[in-house]
Amino acid sequence: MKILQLHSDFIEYQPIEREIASAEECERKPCRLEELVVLFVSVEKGDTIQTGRKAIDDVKVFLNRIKANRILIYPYAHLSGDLASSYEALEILKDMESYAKGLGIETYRAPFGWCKAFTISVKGHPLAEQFRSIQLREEKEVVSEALKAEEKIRSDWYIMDLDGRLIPVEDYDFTNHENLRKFAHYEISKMRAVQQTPPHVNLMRRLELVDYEPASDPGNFRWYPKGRLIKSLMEQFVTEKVIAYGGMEVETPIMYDLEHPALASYLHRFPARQYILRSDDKEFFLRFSACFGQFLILRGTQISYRQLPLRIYELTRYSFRREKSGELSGLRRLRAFTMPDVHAICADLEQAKEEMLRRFQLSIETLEGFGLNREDYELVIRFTKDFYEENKGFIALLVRKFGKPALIEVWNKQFFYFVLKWEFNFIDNLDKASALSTDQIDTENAGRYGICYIDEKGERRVPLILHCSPSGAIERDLYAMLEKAYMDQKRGKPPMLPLWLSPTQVRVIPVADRFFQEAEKIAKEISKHNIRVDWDDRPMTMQKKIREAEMEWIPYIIVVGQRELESGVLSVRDRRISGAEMGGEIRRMHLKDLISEIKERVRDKPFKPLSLPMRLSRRPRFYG
RNA sequence: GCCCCGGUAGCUAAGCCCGGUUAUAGCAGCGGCCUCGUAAGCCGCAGGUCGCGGGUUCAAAUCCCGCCCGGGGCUCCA
Repeated sequence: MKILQLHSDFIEYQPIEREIASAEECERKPCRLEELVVLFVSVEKGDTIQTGRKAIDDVKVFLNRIKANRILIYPYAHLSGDLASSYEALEILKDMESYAKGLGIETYRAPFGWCKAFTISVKGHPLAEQFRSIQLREEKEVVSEALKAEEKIRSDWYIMDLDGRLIPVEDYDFTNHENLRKFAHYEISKMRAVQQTPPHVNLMRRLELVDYEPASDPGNFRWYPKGRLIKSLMEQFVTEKVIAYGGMEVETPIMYDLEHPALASYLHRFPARQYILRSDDKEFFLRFSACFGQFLILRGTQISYRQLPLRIYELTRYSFRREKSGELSGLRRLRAFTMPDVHAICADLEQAKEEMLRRFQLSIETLEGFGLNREDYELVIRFTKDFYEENKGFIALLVRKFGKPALIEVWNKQFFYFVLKWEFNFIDNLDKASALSTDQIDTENAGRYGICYIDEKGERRVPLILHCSPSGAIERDLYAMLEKAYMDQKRGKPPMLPLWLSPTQVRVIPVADRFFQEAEKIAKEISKHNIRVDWDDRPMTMQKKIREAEMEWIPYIIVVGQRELESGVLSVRDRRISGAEMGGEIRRMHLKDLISEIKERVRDKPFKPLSLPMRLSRRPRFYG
């Protein structure tokens, strides 16, 4: 409980309007009191009736000292950022009032839950103004070591340009680097207030990709067939990229014994809260990354220096983080998410740096596969001061490879288990930044988990571990893709997904019923070439079918009628050139050319067949 | 977790402030007509625990309290 205590000549206040629904009843008349002590009170979380009484006891002592006996208890929320619920606060304030009266103090109380105007005249003596913080006893809050460490951390912020110069953020000229400016602002200071549903949330539902699942815990989503197809292709793509880079794919449990000695200390390095699961009389936590499973494998693995760097990989479905409910936001921040996690065991710092460069490239290429290019995200590199002093060239090299100036955070000392970390951050339509790809140099966990390798001399050595997620959470990548599509739309470009991820790549639309057979024939021919094609056999006008296909962001739409039948040449709406509104040009092309064009565009990308019936009339509507 | 905003048909919303017949639209669905040339054809039918629970009232979608879900802000973000 916080109390601002003012010995006053008078106070005059008037309730203006209700601030909360549960505001007390009262008359909206001015009220004036003279020769009194005004108590501006913030009731805080954890406060009880006893807290309030202790406060009044203290006040009583003070009143005796200044020879006064009149008080006004004035509810005032602005003294604390950790307020009790309005219900509790009112209970406590009421009790304070009656308790004070019981002590023989002449007590008044201003109404609770109102926006009030007031005028006050405070006396000039030394004891007139006092601030009190009342607590019954030390609260035993469970704060992890990492959270505590974070409170003490001190960061300095810079921009590093392509020549490796460090420029303090406040001195940097952000001209032509609008996103970097937004990102720096987002990281360093508070955000502006926007009251808006993020655009991707509407899109993910309207396109029937993903949706909330009210029957689950918040932040755990349901995936409809189209969304599942996209996600599955993305998962497959990342996995193939990581395996090509040299990752050995494994699979590990999603839950771990809370009491296991190897895990307890690591848990303490993470501020996040876990899902806890009880089984018999044991408690388990759900993993928040693949680290545990992989480290536990590696600690029993015999590793020679010849095998380094050793790369181990898992795509977690899911990782769980019980983010605070107010932090959840669509696909941007969830409580259950899918994340590729590849660790590299490195002999020493030189090898780690070299390996990190390789993974940096891997991450860029992975995001590129999702249609996210370097203009779509910003680089931040965070490291300790000591690390920087000895590795200036390396950091400059990362920035040069990235090709754009980067945000730099320098810590005065090591608080986390890593000495360096970089991230690619996407800036969305509401100017919020979210990390996608990331990599870290971990100096602690090999020792903590007992992971070691044998060097040339036959001696045990503790390696460094790199932690990389080349794409970040898959859900978050989709969020970025949808937000980007929305940005395109705002700029008058047709919003779309990459061709290889489009749930339908080609739609065939007959102009009338009598061309159904022809439409189906064309669709079947195309599908033989591993292209996701469907055809619209619903009893609707062609115009409406085209409109719906465009609203589904289908990359190629073929309209089939008499002309196509006679000429053998297809009429193709190519989303890239036909424009979102009002059809642009129609491409005339032969079937085999269309097929080879598509095959060329999706070369090197995984393929999965349609996740829904080929005939639209057979599809249910999952949303809307 | 706290503060603010929202929750009415499958979806999107009006009605709520100021309580009063049978809760209103559009889209989607179903039935019928239309057989159509590049972004919404016409007519009809059906569809509702007004988020959930409690309270006030002769009477509650509407007022009050609690809870759930979503969004935004604070905070946080391995």
